Amino acid sequence: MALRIYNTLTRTKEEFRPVREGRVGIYFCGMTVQDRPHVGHMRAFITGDIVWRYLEFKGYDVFYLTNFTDIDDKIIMKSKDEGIDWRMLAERNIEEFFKAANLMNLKPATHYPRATNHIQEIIEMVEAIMANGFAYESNGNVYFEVEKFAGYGKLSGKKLKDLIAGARVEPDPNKRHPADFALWKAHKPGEPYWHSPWGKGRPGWHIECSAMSTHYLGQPFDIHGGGTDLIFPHHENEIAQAEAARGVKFVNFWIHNEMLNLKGEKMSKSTGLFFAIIDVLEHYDPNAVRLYLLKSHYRSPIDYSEERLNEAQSAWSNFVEFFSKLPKELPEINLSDPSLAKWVKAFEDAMDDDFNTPKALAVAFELLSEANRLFTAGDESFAAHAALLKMLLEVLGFRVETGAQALGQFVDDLLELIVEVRSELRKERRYDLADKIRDRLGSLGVLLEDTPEGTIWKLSGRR
RNA sequence: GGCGGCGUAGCCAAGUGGCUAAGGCGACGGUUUGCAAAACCGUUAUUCCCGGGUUCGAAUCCCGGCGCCGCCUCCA
Repeated sequence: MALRIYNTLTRTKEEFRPVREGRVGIYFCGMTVQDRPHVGHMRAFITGDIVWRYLEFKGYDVFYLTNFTDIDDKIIMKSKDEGIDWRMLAERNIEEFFKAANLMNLKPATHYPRATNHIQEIIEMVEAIMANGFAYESNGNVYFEVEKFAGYGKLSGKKLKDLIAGARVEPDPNKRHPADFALWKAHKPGEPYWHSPWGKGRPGWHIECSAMSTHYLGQPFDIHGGGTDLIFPHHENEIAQAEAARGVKFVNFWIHNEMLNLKGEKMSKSTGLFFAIIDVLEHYDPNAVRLYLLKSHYRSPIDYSEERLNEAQSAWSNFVEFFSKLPKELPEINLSDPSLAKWVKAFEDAMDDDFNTPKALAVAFELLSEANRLFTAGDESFAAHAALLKMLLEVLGFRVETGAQALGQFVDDLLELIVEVRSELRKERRYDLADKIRDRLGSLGVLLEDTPEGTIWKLSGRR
């Protein structure tokens, strides 16, 4: 089976082939850390997480990078507004990112490069671009000259004359062409700066990603991802920079996730319309949030909606219910068993088709039904099905716990005692007391279920 | 103005030329239960925004409408 990925560069699904056999280099655009990470960012990071996990499932050795752009105009502005050091602002938001990433079970990247740690690589790339005649200096600024780069617009499908017609580019006397963009910005009083061949200054936006991605992954590398809002100008400019500097193709596959919208408007920092992911996780299980994001395909827009989140929470609880009644240890999975292999094939067929997570989840839900049927029928093969289901959910990045949630031996013992006493009461048909116990425990977040095999308890997830 | 996307059940959402139009949420009925919960079984789109066309055959392709959205400026 071959993985096919929709490549923004060609606007078609292409069979994935890595530059080097068995290995994959991925650069997924991270945040410009001027503000708190929100649910829209999380959608992008989940997209990258799925790409990584699935490639690893397919047997690839993955080198995965997510950057922090920790110096740019917005960060400087924001830090001035708040009256704090720009480094503090960046650090605060980076910390919150890691907290959210951990809660959401994002696989930690192989490396998290920061723009301010790669000024040397950035300067070298700017020099290479200039040496090749694609950039010019003007009053301590260095600009990329878009008219010199023939391939400009190949990712976004834009034409230079249309860009001028848009006329939203601010006229700048330093620029030769309105669409030229800054590789290096001359120092202004009160702003951070680094020394460069063009005097004091700082990198422009875009150059850090070209410099850092190729520094770690080489050129060309396999996969570059991010939100659709980055296609132009950010990724278009990254291509121009890297290819002008080195004269070889920058990236083979471009993956872009669609936006998460809020009441029809994009959730973004500039509009002030956003929900910080950390705040959302106060109310929702991370697995439910992940399910909410994965039940739509990554290339379709999603509306942010608490109704949808509640729906996902209900859907996820079906898995929780199932796994909580299983033993902690599940059997080894034998994939050559045909009764299991057909599920893996259905899952792979779905994921191979441009990471079709809604379809892959449908397979997971059907497998859940099958496993429940086997469980109810007392068929011992249910455990093998459960183990497979756990594995598939983990490929999709869910955290799956089996057995009753561990609260410590003491609590387990107490609950066991209560359940035992209540069972005695039920035998004596004293249902008023038995129901009272169940109700009171329920309000404490402990659910009791009377099954033919005895009473089991579990946590409701809301305490 | 330029470029791109979308419209499938009450809601969300796969499917993009041919098996009974996935799956989830919700709702309703049944089995089970002291009552619940959970689980299982069943029902919930003769039809895919509307109108034409191509085809033996279309939700899927083409043309024309209507409606919604994104990008073109900082953004995941």
